[in-house]
Amino acid sequence: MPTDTFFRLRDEKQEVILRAAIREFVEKGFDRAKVSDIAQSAGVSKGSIYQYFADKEELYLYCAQWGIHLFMEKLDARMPLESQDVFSYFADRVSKSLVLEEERELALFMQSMAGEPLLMEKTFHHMYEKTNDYIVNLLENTRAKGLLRRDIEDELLVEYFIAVTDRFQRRWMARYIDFSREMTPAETQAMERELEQMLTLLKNGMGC
Amino acid sequence: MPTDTFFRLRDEKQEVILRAAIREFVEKGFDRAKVSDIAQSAGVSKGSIYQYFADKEELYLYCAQWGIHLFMEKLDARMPLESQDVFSYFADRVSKSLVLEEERELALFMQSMAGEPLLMEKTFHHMYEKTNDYIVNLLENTRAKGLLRRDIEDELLVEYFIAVTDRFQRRWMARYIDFSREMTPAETQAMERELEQMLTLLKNGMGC
Amino acid sequence: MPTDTFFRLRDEKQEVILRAAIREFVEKGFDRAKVSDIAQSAGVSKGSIYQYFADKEELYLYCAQWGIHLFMEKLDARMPLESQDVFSYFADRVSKSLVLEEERELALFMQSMAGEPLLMEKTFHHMYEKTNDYIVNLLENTRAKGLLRRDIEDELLVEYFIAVTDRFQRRWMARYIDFSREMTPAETQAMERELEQMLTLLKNGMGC
Amino acid sequence: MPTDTFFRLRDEKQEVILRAAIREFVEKGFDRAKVSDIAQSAGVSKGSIYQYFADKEELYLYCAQWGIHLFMEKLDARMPLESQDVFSYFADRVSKSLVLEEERELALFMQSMAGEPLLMEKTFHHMYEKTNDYIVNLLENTRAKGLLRRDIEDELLVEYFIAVTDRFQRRWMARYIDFSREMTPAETQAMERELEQMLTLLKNGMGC
DNA sequence: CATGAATGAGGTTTCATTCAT
DNA sequence: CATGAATGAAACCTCATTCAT
Repeated sequence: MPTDTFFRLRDEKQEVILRAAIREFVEKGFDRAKVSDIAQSAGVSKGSIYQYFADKEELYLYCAQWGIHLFMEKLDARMPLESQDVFSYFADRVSKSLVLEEERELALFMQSMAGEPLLMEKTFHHMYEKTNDYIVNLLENTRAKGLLRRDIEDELLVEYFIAVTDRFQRRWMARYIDFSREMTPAETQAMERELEQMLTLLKNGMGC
Repeated sequence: MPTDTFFRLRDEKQEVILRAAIREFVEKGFDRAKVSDIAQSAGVSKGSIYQYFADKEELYLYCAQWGIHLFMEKLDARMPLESQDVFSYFADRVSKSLVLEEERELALFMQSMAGEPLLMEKTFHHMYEKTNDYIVNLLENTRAKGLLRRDIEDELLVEYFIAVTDRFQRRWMARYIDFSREMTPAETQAMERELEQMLTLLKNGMGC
Repeated sequence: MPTDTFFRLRDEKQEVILRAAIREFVEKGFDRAKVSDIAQSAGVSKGSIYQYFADKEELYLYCAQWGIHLFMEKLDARMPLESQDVFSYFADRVSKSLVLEEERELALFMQSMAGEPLLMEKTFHHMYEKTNDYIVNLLENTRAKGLLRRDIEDELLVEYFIAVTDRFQRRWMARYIDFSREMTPAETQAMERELEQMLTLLKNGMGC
Repeated sequence: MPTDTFFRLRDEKQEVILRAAIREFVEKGFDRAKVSDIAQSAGVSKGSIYQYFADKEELYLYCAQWGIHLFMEKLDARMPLESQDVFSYFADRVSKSLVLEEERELALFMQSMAGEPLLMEKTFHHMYEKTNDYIVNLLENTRAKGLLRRDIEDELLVEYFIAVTDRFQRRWMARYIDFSREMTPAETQAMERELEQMLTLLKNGMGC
């Protein structure tokens, strides 16, 4: 947990620092990320970072927690959970909305967390709780609409769903990491065609 | 590429060194892996490692290349490609045979490679070429048996297949990272039940 | 170029560090000089040196630049250039004043630079520019006084002058490298006799 | 001193090894010269070098001794000492004959020795003895011809002479280190003009 | 509170030298 | 004798963390 000092900062300043850290962690990974670079790119001194966080690990962990929270919040704001089923969710979120737009960096960070096995254990709790709840809710909505097969355990359906959507997301994000550019219309079209096919695979597999 | 000196070593010694390196890389990741620990656990001196490899990165890269090669070789030996379709392959490989038995460490290494974005670029070529070829062959076999739908592009089917099988593999391997024990019969049974369900999902999705 | 951090240090501290480095470089040469010894003898930590300079080479190069600058400054302060001709310059500088007194170490460093062929290229520019300008000025003064032959190109006269004065300087400095003691009156006398003879040789060669 | 084993080698092999070492020492200096590179470029194993010489330093020292001996021998062969005076010697040797032709590498090595202060002490003896004897002889010849002033001590005349000839040699060799090419006629002409002027300066200084 | 200079543990890498074959 | 694999001491350099101002 950050120190009280950190929480007394103006919210925007907190955010500047956290985003600077996230950017660095995404680019270099935990070990190669330098506290001094984070400080510099956030426009504060290295010493200040250590007034806010006990060490680099705590900074990382809080970025994770904050990032997950923010991400889910944005998700909710955009598509109220109650009305969604897993398929419309996939169609909406993974592809079009968040991923390729303003929160691309956040999304990359959340993915990169899987690549830090030593920290995984400590971030897993937050991550898992938040996202699983979300997806479990989605499944319930879906089932309520009568769109979901009943002979397979929910836990497995979640695994299966995440596997496919994650892969899809990763696949498309990988192409736009470097470029801060937006997709061309042609690319958007290509993505949408793939998305539809993936949905078909998901539905025919999971649906009844 | 390793030096000539390395290739002149007895094959067993080469293997001891590479496996020691792989174990270290799996456990700690590239950055935290210590050359001195690798040397010690391989029973050679730190200096020797540097007679074989220009630096830690070259060692990692060669481990990747060697590991992929060996892994595919073992796969081939165990299940002749020609007779396999994607579903029987999944049933065989991912679950029962290699992964959870003698080459667990190798499999973990290959998965961990995805977590080293800075080295990915350099390992990707080998990895991709080898594994994709393999899976493309599997798809052809599967299609020849009339088990595969025709309205979806092969590239996507590969993605989809890898996504699901990978996730499954990871899920089960994660529980046995420490290698210290074998699965109990009860666990084996649980895994086999899950496997069946995953296969159902895959088939109903991809099959026709 | 050193970092900003270095330039923000008190001037005396900067000087302590540079002189410690110069002493080490003179004693051991670039390759054998140890950064840790420099740090210790400057009374700072090894890590600090690396906050000031990117690496040992940058430290060396800045020592060179700083040393040349300081040396020429002292020279100017002591004997205003305008009034000097090459012969009085030799009599003053090389022998009596700077060389064998407080800036002996600096002078040795400048000479030792010629023994680092790999770094020469990078120090040469500064060195050459500063010293050649100086000597060219001296020649002009000398010529204005009607003391210089006109049938030989200036460039060659400079070479010739430097060759002889350098050799003389080296010859006498070599005997006092260890700095531990001053010259005895007898030695001073011997040196002055030699100096006079050298001047005779120089004058007969260059003069008219 | 090399081991007996070394002296039992065929003379050509001895020479190959020594020249390989000399080339390496000239290029990189003592500290950066690698025994393994010397061995490789001589076409023998690293181990063999250590059968011939106790360590790198002994190798260097013997190169020095051998080089000086060979150099003087070639000098003698070319211009019998008895007939030479310092001026004709300068005209012949420094400029035209040895320096810029087959023994350029040897000459460079001898010059580079001055840049290794730690080894100087140990090579100085050989070097000094050989070359000084030579020059003292030259001076005597010169004086016998009535070409040399008598009011200056011989020791100083030697210093003076070496200073000028050395500088001249260095100046011209520096331009041809990299290129194994010969001088163009235009360059030869330029050099000869300079040589003449240097001789004038020398003669006016030393001559009577 | 903010700053940034100072620190030093810890890791990588080099290469002269040894020695078994 | 020749070879080249093995060794490890020694040096460079990095950067998280501390702390005086």
